[in-house]
Amino acid sequence: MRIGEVASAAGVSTRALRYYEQQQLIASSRSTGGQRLYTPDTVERVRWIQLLYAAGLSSRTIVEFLPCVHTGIAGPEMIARLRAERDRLDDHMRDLAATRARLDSVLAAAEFGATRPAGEAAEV
Amino acid sequence: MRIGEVASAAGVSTRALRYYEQQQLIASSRSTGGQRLYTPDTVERVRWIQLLYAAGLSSRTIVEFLPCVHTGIAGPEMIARLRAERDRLDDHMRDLAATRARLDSVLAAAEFGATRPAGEAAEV
DNA sequence: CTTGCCTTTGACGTTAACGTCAACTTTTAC
DNA sequence: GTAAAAGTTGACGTTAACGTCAAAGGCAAG
Repeated sequence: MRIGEVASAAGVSTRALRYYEQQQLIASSRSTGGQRLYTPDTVERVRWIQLLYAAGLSSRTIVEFLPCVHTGIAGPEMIARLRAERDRLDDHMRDLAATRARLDSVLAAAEFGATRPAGEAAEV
Repeated sequence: MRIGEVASAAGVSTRALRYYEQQQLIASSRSTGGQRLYTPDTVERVRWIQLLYAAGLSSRTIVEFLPCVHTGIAGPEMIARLRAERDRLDDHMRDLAATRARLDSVLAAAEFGATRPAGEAAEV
């Protein structure tokens, strides 16, 4: 596959793919003319990359994780890193849930205020 | 309160507080000598700011939300914005949960491999 | 062969939320 | 009254993940 195909299949820009290659996140062979050629599974790989980015991992961390993500093989040290990131994710999700709850209560108050005809029972 | 007190109370740097003021997120009066003076509720406000930042909101958005967060008053348009952000948060949390699950299954596979004494039942 | 689209490398631009001096002035503590 | 600690403005630095030209070469179709 050429770069444009992979890009549209994975939903990213060609610029992003070149950037990923530079960060060692993906690899490519070259055509005789020098154009990048990818194997089809690159698309899946790129999707993983997007997921991990969205989860707040840096490209440096993703580079560490990707091999083990595909092979399912990891040394004890890598397992610890994986656990750490998973736990960080858990913490983050808890924080988000709390924030969401507070935002929701603000919303409830605002909606309640909005249902009052502007000044009903507003003062004593 | 002076800037240092607020900073340590809220767990941010003084630089951050000056930045927030520049972004209109917080306000301050000045001492005769020109030093910033804050009311105690600024601490709470800064905590809110941190929460919303962590939730992925930009300072521009936070500036819109903060008044209504404190007063509980919002026009219909603001209520729509609040709902939109809450929903975005929900979506994001779902994505994170999915990613966490996939990461966890990778971990499970890796841990399983690690419990095998290196080559037991690995090949047929 | 040539038109038109795709790709390549190189390099500068962008954005957000601060970090980090530097050179001073204010406050505080003794 | 005098250090030391804390604060002030101004301005440049940082980082990540790309965006956006620019100039030039590759590639399938007719």
